Amino acid sequence: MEQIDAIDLQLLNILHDNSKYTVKELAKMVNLSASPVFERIKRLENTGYIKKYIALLDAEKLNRGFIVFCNIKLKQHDRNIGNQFVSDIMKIEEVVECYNISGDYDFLMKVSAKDMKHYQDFVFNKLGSVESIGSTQSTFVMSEIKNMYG
Amino acid sequence: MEQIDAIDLQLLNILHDNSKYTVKELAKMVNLSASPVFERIKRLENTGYIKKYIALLDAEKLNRGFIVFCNIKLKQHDRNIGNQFVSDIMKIEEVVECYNISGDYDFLMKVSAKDMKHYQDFVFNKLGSVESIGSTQSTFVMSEIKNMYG
DNA sequence: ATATTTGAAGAATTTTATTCTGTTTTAAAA
DNA sequence: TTTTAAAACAGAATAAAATTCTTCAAATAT
Repeated sequence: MEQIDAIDLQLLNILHDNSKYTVKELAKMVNLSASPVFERIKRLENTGYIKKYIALLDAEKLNRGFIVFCNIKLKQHDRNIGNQFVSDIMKIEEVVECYNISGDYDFLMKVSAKDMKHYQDFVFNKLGSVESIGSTQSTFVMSEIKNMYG
Repeated sequence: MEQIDAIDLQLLNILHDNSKYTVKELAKMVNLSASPVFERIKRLENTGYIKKYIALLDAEKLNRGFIVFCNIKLKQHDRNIGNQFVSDIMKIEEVVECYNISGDYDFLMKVSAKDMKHYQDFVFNKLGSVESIGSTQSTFVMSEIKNMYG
């Protein structure tokens, strides 16, 4: 198992918040020169600690600022129904995240829509045509308080 | 209002998934030369369509692979209690996301822990000392099905 | 105490980002 | 429809960054 030290952890925390620093800037932040910092980052990438680099977009500007957590109960609990549900959900662009969960419901989805009208359309037309779904329950986000990714 | 066109949208979608492409690579993907692509990206950054660039880390490797959605009811619903809750929650590192929501509960938090033991400790010791909390309900993630960010 | 490995620094090189110039396209005004 | 101005593009030139390489120092094992 590849071990990481305190400086690696520092680098991960910095890059998790902003991946656009130059290695020279990062080097100054962790009190090293550029080359070891470069090597450390490559190692963190190659060992999988860093999965990928992405751009975070403004959901509001892209007409996706209306967030809903949608709980799903399947009709039945066999593997076929489950696989069908997963396969269907993967294709729906409004579904931004989806988890298989414990409790009263089977899945929890984070849905990203333009507004209530769009969400309504999503529930009727998109979810409405997913056969495996038994019932749904929607929880609307009134405001985002904290997001370590956004 | 700044308008974006189909090519901008293409670039946003590409960068949302992988921000490490070179402008030359991006240029080839959208059938343009490097300079207009460079200018478009700068414009998307300056107008706020692109908020920031981050590295996505492997939660499992960092001992944060145990995900729980934790619903919170406040003791009372006045502004002071609410503000106190928000301020407390902001300091707790296990709380990765937090939303003010509609429905039976007031807040929905996404919590990231090492394992059940760590989560239990989080509930007792961290949430346990947040005075504003009335009650909680935990929903455990058994598996992640879809994540447009991860 | 000595050899070996690991990690770091700094210089050298390669690649990429960024700027600049001239041209084409687009859209607006005449 | 013609003219004009603005915006967008391509390609070259430049600046900055990433990446590699060599040498040295520190830590670890022999």
